[in-house]
Amino acid sequence: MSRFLEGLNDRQKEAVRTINGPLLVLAGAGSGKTRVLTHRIAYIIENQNIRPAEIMALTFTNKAAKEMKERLIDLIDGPLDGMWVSTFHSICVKILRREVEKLGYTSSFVIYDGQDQKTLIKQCIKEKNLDEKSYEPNVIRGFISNQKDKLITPKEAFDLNFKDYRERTKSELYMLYQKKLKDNNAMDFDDLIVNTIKLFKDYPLVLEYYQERFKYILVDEYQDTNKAQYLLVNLLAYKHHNLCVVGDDDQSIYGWRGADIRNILDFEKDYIDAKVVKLEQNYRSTKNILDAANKVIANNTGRKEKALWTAEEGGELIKLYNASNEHDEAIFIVKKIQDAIEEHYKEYSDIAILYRTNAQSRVFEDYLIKSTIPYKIVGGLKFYDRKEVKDIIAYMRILQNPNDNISVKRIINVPKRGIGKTTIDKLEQKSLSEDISLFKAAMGNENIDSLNNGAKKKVQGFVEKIRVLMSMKESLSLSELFEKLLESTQYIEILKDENTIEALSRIDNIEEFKSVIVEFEKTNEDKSIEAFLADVSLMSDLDKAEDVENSITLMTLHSAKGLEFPMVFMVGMEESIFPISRAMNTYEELEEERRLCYVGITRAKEELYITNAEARMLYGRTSYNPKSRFINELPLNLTENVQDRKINVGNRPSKGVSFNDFFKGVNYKKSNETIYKQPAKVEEMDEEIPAYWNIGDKVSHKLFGIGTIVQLKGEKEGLEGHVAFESKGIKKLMLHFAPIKKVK
DNA sequence: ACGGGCGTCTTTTTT
DNA sequence: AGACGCCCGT
Repeated sequence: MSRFLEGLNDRQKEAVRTINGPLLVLAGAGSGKTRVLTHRIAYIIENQNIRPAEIMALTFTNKAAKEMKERLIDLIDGPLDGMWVSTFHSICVKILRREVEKLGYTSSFVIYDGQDQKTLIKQCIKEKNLDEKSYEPNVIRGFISNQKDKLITPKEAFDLNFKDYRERTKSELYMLYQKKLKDNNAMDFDDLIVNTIKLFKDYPLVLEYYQERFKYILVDEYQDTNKAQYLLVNLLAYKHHNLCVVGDDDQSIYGWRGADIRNILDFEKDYIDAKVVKLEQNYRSTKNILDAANKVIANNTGRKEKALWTAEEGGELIKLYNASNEHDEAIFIVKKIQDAIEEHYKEYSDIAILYRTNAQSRVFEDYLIKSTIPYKIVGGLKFYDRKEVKDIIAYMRILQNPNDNISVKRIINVPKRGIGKTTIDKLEQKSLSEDISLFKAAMGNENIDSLNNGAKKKVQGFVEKIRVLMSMKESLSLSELFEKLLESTQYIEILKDENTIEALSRIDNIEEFKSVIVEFEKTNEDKSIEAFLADVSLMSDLDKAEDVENSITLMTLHSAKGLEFPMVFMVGMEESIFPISRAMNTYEELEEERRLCYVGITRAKEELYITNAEARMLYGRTSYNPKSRFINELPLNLTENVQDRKINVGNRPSKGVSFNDFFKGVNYKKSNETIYKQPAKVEEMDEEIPAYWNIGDKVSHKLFGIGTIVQLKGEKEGLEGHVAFESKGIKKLMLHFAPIKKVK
């Protein structure tokens, strides 16, 4: 027997051994899906005399790809030798980089993320003299993305919607948006897939090359494919028909992104000779947890028949906690985490808090910090979404692709160099009327009569800066170029002068970005700026979050798919939050919410807590929502209420107020409010040097003017003051370093 | 005419 | 937390 079949159950063996022809593996949660995929690949190489370079495995996240790669290297005990194991999007980028000239782009094209798309869409709306109120950019973006997911071109959309004025206008926006993308030599995420398909359709020889090369294709999370991805896979597999798709219809949670559950439900219709293998033994959760999950998902219709079972017995009951408000909820959970660590010998890394929306993480963060529980947050405000990081990336993009108007506009006055809105407007007009890029318009600023001399000079300065950097691009390494860029823009110096906590953390982030670059240079063959930018664009925080060891994890239910934790908290289980209000109207959407709930429950291996809050402050308003219907769908005999430690916090949740009272019985470190005697030496302050700082002191700041200290934290050099300035609002300052002096 | 500041809104989920 | 529109001071 092949060693790659060892330790597998019969169903798993069958899936691994079925090599030729189409195969659908219906893999329930925790049924060893990744194991089957990797063993199957190893088995193919061993038994079919197939080179690794003839195999392609597609995933949805970089994390999944990375994990698969690592396990494969372990398994076959050697390098992957040209095997393609990556996400749909990165595979498309790889193909497009080679062939994209055929489609009228250059290989230095950039990838626009959601924010960039929104900016571009706003430009389109403006240009067509439409109102952002009636054509909301987010809605338009959704519309365009939907069209692309369904492979509908702007022209087709226009013809299709010809009769309806509004829909037609949306299609016109789509058309203009697409033209602008091309002018900017840019693609959005959807374009990566759509254009690869277009390439294959228009250039059959290119398609044939890839069809011939990849004799075996595997797709993970097949239930999440949309029409475009479905077609891409089918084009690639058309010649050899050795297509193996793995998925679970019960875990399809990306319908809003165009994922079509029918792709998995209809696989047997698409491939009449398809073999179907069901993996139904769960190796992850206790019986109680699994039974509860099965019970909840049974409320959905139109599922593939499936009965997940486990050899495990019993386990702990699912614990329900009904909190007064979101603070009570967070405090309860902090307490439970501390208990688990102290009594049950659980590690922090065994624990996850899962919520429906990113906005819910805030409260937990506050209490986790106060309790000194180490945590990491996946998603939310992503590292790559930070303003300073985006600014630097924008600079790099311009050096690679000066046609990228979105990036030029972003940083033409960052850091501030006196190029204001009016000047930018004039440059934009010029670029529009002459059909040239914004940067080109800036280069020709001399010819714009309406610009005054001062403005011209400033624009000239900006252009020169970029040109000098561009000229260095070829001779410098990525990290050297990065240094030059910071030096030339003085980005860090300007932040340093601010001397606020925010500014310091921005500098930290830029340093962190530097290490991303260095790491990239270390691990990648292709060290070009193109390769780096593509990498960064396709990277999500989920992929980066790994390295923080021994901390609990906070993330959305969506991000949690594919992961498992011994102890899971599902929080905010209230109607309107989960299921989310916008999904409560249609049957389909509600079922998707239920699948999301199923995903959440099945993340738990041993212990599962489910909490809801009677009152919750959200978007500035307190709302009182009943318990989520999903709680009521849990079988009573598998749950228990744990109200024992309930702390009454009243119904006016407000952060920080009588915090200590709420926290009785909870083990947390008091925040340090000691007043610190400041060392005598303070540079550039020849006047009165204060011996210490107190709350209520008035200070004068070089940039921000007069302010009052309202809060103090930390000590010694780290003494941090929150200072309310008359016109600038509250700033966090490092009192030891900030350019301030005490006033009376 | 120009630039800067303040108040408002965002957001459900992600490559 | 950030982006943007509107308003005000120079």
